[in-house]
Amino acid sequence: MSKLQPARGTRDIYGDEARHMRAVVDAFQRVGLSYGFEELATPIFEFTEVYKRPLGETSDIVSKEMYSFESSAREAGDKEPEELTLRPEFTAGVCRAFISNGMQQNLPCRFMSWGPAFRRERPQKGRYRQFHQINAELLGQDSPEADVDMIAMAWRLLNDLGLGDKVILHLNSLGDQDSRAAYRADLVAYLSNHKADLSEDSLRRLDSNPLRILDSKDEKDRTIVAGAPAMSASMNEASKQFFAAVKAGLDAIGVPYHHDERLVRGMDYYCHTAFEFITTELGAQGTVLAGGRYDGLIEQLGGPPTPGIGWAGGIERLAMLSATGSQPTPPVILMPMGEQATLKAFDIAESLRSAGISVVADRSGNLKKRLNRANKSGAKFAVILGDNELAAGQAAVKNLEAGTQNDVAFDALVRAISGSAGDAS
RNA sequence: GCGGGUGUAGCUCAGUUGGUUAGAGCGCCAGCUUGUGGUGCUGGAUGUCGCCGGUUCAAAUCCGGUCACUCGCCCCA
Repeated sequence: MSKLQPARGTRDIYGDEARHMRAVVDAFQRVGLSYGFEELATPIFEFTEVYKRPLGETSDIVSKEMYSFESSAREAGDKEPEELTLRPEFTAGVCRAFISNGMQQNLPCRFMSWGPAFRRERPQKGRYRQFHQINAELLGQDSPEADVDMIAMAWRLLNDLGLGDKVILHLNSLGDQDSRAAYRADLVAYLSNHKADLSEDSLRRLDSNPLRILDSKDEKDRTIVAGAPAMSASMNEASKQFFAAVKAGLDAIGVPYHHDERLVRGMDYYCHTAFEFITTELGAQGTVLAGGRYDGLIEQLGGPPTPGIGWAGGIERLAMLSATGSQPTPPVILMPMGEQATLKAFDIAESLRSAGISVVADRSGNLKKRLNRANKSGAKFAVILGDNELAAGQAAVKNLEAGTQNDVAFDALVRAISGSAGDAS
């Protein structure tokens, strides 16, 4: 590493990318509020156990992708070192917070969170080792209508971001715990008869995560999978009704979806609704927002049995797709010439800021240089303050777009600038 | 973790079968214009050719390794 560069899979976020990502988070907060969600900011690292238990030792995330470390107890003044992990996802931390704070007293809970998450994967476009997610969880409602609410919220967000026609909702139901277990058994039985033809990856998943084989991209696997028993076939009546209610709700609000029988979730605590909003515009990283129901998770973490459903969206991916984000109005440039003017400029700048106008002072170089810089910055106004102006109690307000310039009394500056700034952008 | 592609100035990229001092456009700086920007003209500076090693009289160019990005697998958001 001879050049100073960020660690693999991390990067500096600024400029357009920062604005686009900000726009995603802003939209998320706005939509979240309109669905009654409250902010829950959990720690960025947790005891390793919080992630290990729900995700399972054998999952890819736990077995090779987590950034785990042991705190050095002595230096920190702790009695014993702690096993800690940078969060690889949000749901586990939110559920832990729910349990830690006794929130079952106040159901249902609607939480929205956002921020960085960490996974040690091989980087790719739209896949980073430090990436950012928006996350929504609804705890304490086991009705299919809750699932509809969550998907509706996601759909509204995607539309607010202008992605309604770039994204397709893939929807499936895993059924309740019984249905799911029954199907898993059926599937394993079927696949075991085709072991010889399964890909290496799928062979490995036959024990750990057989449902995943359903969406294998290997050609031979796909042929085998095509003949596999259908998930819906082993679903009991209650599960079928649940799924029908979800679909009815989506129809009622006009959310288009594609029933994708091969859409699955690996972990056992997932049940019923699973969904992913997928785009074809980002290559292999096409999943832009995904979620599902996890009625068994909180209990598994040691909390009171509590149903839950949630989703997470990749901020980078959403930002890449939508690429929106308002350019901030460039600040007014204040150009004091000389000592007295520099002092007066502080005063003027503060009064402009009090009126909600962004101001930056450029105090270096000759006027030509400063105007040149101001022009490049995209500023609409330059306020020139030299000895002449100072003596007259005025400043020269130059409109950089129109090329006009007027002397304006100090106490009229706010009006002169904000009056015509509104029609600037 | 596996396989393919790429890496030359701040940015986008040329660079011949290995051959002198590595180029263009944009951007940047200066002057034309001493308190007035944009357009124009003139001039200027760009750089560890990703990094380390090897082959050779000679390497941006060939070879090996390595780092980073990128595409697919895997995994997922």
